[in-house]
Amino acid sequence: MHEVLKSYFHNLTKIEEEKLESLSPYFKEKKVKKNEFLLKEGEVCKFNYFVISGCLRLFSVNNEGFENTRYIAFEGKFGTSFTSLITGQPSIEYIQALEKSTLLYISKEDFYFLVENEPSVNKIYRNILESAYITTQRRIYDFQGTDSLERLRSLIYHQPKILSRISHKIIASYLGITHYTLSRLKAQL
Amino acid sequence: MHEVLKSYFHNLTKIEEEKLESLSPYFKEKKVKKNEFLLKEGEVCKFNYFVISGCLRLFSVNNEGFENTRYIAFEGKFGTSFTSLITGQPSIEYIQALEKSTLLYISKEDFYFLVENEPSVNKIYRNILESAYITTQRRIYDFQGTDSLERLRSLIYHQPKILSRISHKIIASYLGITHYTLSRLKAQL
DNA sequence: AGTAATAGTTGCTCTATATCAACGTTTTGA
DNA sequence: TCAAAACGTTGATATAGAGCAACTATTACT
Repeated sequence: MHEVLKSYFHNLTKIEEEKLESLSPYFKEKKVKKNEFLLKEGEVCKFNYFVISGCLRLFSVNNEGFENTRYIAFEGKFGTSFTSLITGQPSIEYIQALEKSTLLYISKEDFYFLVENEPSVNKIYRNILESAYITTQRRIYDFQGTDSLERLRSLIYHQPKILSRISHKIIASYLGITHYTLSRLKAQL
Repeated sequence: MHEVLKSYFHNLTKIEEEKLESLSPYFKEKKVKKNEFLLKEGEVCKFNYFVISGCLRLFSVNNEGFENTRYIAFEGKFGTSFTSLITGQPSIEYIQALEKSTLLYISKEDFYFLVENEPSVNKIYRNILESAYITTQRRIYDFQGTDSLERLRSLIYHQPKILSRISHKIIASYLGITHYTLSRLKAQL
C-alpha cells in the first residue's frame, strides 16, 4: 500500500500491516494533468479519491455561470462528491485537479463494502464525515456572521497553504466574493 | 423504547425488537420549557439529544452580539453540538429549545460506546453525519452563489415546516440576513 | 523564446442589504 | 386581563461588495 495512505490509516485507527496490505488492492493509482476533470455536473460519482500529491477542487457552477468552490483536498486527504456518492444522484458539482496530481481511487461499491465490513475503514469514513462536519459548521458561521475580510483572515489562519498554492480567482470563489474584492482585501491584511 | 425513536431506528437499520429494548436504558427522557437552554457557549457538550416533540435550535453569537442559527432539529431528529461532542472542546454554540419540548438524551460516553459496539447505532450515526454533509453542502453553495431571496425560496422548498413554526427573527438568523430584510423579501415571494 | 491567454490590480459606478427610527401587532407572564 | 415586552413592518439613509473597463503582470503553449 502507498506510504501516504498507510500513514493516513495509522493516524486514525489501529491496524496491522497484514490487514493494511489486504486493503491495498482496492485502491488503484491514477495520474492526472493540471485542470483535468474527474467528475462533471450531471454525472453520477462512482469513486472516492485519495490525494497522494497535488490537489483536487470541488466546485459547482450557479445559474449565472459563476463558479463556487466548496472544498480543496490537498495531499493526504480524501476528496470526492460524497453527496452524489451517498445518494447515487447526479452530481451538482465538478471534481477537478488544480495541479498535476497522483491519486488513489476506490470504487463506490468497494468503499461502502469496506465501510460495512472493515472496522478500520468504518473508522476512517467516520473520521472523514466528522471532520467535514466540523469544518463546514465553522464555514457556515463564517458566511452568516462575518464580513469578507474576516473570512479571508479565517481562511489564512486555518489553511495557510491555500493562499500560496491556489489562484486568487479560485480563493475568491471559495470565499464567496469576486476576485476584484479579494484583490482589494489583500491590501488590508 | 419510545415509539418515535423506535421508528427512527427501523427506518435506518435492520434491528430486532429485543435489541432495541436493550438500547432503551441508554436514553433518558427530559422535558424542557420554551426558550430553555441545554448548552451554552463555553460549556463542553456532554449529551446527544433526540427530539420527541418540539424543536431545538443550534446557534452562536458573533463578536457584535448577533445571533446566527446553524440548525433546527424538529421532532424525530437528533440535535447536538457534534463539534464539541467529537472534539471535547468547549462549544462555540448554544442549544436552545424553541418550543416546549420532550427530548431523549444519551451521554457522550454511552453514545460513542454504542457507535463502536452496536452496528445499528454505528449505522445511525453514519446516517446523521451523512445527512448533515448533504444538507451543509447545499447550504454552503446557497451562501456562496445565491442572493437572499433565492436562499429564502430554497429554505421554503426544503423545509416548509420552518416558516410556519419559527419566528422570523430566527429564520433571518438562519439565512444570514437581518429581520428587516426578511420582512421585505416575504413581500416578493 | 515569443506571443497568446490567463490572472491580478485599480478607479468608477451601481445595487443589495444593513442600519436606524418610528410605529403597529402579537405574545407573555404577574 | 392587561401592561410590558417581544415581534414585525416600512420609510429613509448608509455601506460593503458587485460589475465594468482599462491596464499590467504572469503563465503556458508551439
